[in-house]
Amino acid sequence: MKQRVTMRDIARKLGVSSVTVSKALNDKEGVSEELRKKIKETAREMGYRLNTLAKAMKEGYSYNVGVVIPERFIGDTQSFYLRFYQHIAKALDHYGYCSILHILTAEDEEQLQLPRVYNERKVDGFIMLGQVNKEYASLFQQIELPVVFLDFYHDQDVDCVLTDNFFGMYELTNHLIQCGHREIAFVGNIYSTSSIQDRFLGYYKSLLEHRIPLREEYIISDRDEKGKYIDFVLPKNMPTAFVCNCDQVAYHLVHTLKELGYRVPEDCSVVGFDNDIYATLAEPNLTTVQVNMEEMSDLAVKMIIEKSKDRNKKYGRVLVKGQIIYRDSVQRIND
Amino acid sequence: MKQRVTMRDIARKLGVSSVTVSKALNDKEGVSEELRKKIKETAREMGYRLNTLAKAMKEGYSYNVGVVIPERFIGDTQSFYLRFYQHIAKALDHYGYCSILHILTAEDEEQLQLPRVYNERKVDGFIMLGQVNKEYASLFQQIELPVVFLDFYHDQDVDCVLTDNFFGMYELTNHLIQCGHREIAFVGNIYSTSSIQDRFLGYYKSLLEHRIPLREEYIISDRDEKGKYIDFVLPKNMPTAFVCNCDQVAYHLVHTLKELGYRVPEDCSVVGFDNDIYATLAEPNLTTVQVNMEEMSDLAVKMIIEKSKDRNKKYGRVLVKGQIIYRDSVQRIND
DNA sequence: CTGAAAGCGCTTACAG
DNA sequence: CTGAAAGCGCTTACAG
Repeated sequence: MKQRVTMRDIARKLGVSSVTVSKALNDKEGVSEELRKKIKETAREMGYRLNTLAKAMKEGYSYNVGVVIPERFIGDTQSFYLRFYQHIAKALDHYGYCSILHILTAEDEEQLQLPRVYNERKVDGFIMLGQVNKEYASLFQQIELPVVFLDFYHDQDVDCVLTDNFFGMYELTNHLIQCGHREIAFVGNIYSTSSIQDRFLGYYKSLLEHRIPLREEYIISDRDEKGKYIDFVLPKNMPTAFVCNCDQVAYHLVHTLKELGYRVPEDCSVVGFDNDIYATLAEPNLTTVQVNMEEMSDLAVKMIIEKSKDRNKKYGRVLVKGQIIYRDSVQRIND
Repeated sequence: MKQRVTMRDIARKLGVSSVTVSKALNDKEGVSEELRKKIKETAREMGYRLNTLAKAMKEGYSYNVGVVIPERFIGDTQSFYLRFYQHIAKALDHYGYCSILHILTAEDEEQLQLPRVYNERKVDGFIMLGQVNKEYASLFQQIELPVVFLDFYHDQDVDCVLTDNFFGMYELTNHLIQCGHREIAFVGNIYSTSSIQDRFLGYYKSLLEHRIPLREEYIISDRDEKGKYIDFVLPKNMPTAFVCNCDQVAYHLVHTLKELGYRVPEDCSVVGFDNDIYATLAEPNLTTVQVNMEEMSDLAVKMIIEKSKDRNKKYGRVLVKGQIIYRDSVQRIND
């Protein structure tokens, strides 16, 4: 196999011009079917591979998309965003694009340092996965490359794809109420992230609709302002069900409850959110809400590709519904 | 900010040639310091970004490396290779390269389908992360792009970076023996993967050195030929310690032992390998061997970059030592 | 249906 | 120290 076969090599071998070869290989009109077939065959025989670089330079597109994930989301226990990335990579591949992952260090975020792929024009746009600070998010909106935020938004004018946290938690709480629960606590620091806030509001809406008062002692914090997990302070009057802002917290809560002598779900029901590894590590396995990563990834990819071709495309906030996964952590307590 | 600033734009503005701009920006000789400074300043002011595509086409390098991970290694519970990928991406970044992740589907592997980045010449070489079937591995060795296998090898002639499974398990078993254990079982299907095999042989070497006979009933399988986990068949004479081929299996073993009424580590010590999430999910937390991902990633990256510049570079099998992490799953039983 | 010309933005020789 | 010329491999627009 020769080192580098170019269109010109094929052209010379067949006694045609490289323009014709280009047309034939790209299925453009202006070549007879017979010649096209012969060219394609010869290309295969000679082991020809398109040089995307040359094509990209001519067209001004790299057919690469940068995916930025803040480093802190890729801890030892947090594979959530990496799994998300996997779906993004697949979706990009499906549209003929490649993904270039950029792991954003806390330092670069603080110093408003843009990824090298930006400075080197290696990508046509960015997907920002997960929450970054406001200044960094704003910086990305100012550059001349389009950006789509995935699983995070910070401002009205941003194009983003989000889990419908609000609606998911609303439906999950409805489910508990249908099972007879009326004393339902929410577990999560509602000042911490916007997704916890939205989930809390969905829980609250469900209470409102069912005329169940919101009780302050039923809002149980799980982490401090810096996101560090803290010990739960359980209410004096125990609820019959706990709605946790995520599976990891639900997992820890189940542990804590068991240590205090409560049985789950017989004494307390517990539900989570995300359907990550903690949902099935917990015993009993958790009823939870599964984020629809495939659909979210596919949407974000479609959006960024469209935006890279037409800078004026606007999408706004796009919400994708999750799905309740029913497992064994909820007890039916109505008669 | 103008859409696209080129070297020529800078040149025109300063009344010099684009060759001079290129030299100045690339810190090549042939420009006066004064002019170089002025050019760099103007470039910054005009918001110039290098078009890597053009540079790459000229030089014949893309400064991208493809990282291939078989899909089956990225399950819901297996974030190991994605964490590995993170380190690879960081190491590549450090050397001025970008990584393009390719998730290899079972189908593509079966049909010997090469990643699109290969056909599009988007990468200078590949890092293959994790085990693929022999045919696929051979295919990769035949293409004209270099490849480095990471955490897997299949043949003498391959350049690869491996955890020293053998030596790690040897040291870990030595540690158990130093703690007084002499009845030590190995848990893992020793016909399943080469890394389990090597770990087993390290365990065996430690037994040999200490004149402890290898007992057949102390080799406990954990999975069938297809890699599916099976129930453990525990020996009639219980050992005092179990050496598990990985943390996940150790985690399950601890569960099984507890259900049977054994206390860990009081009645049986258990050790794992990998130091993944299961090591700290297990109670007690597992003594295990930590794979040195940083060093392995850095080595693999250095190797693939060198190989992309010099096709004749050969490295062979490079082994990287792991490190024992001491936790609470081993009981000292000597007097 | 086919191809000569020009250009994408850069770099590498080479000449002044 | 500075720059005109050529070329990397492709595609687009135009002419025949």
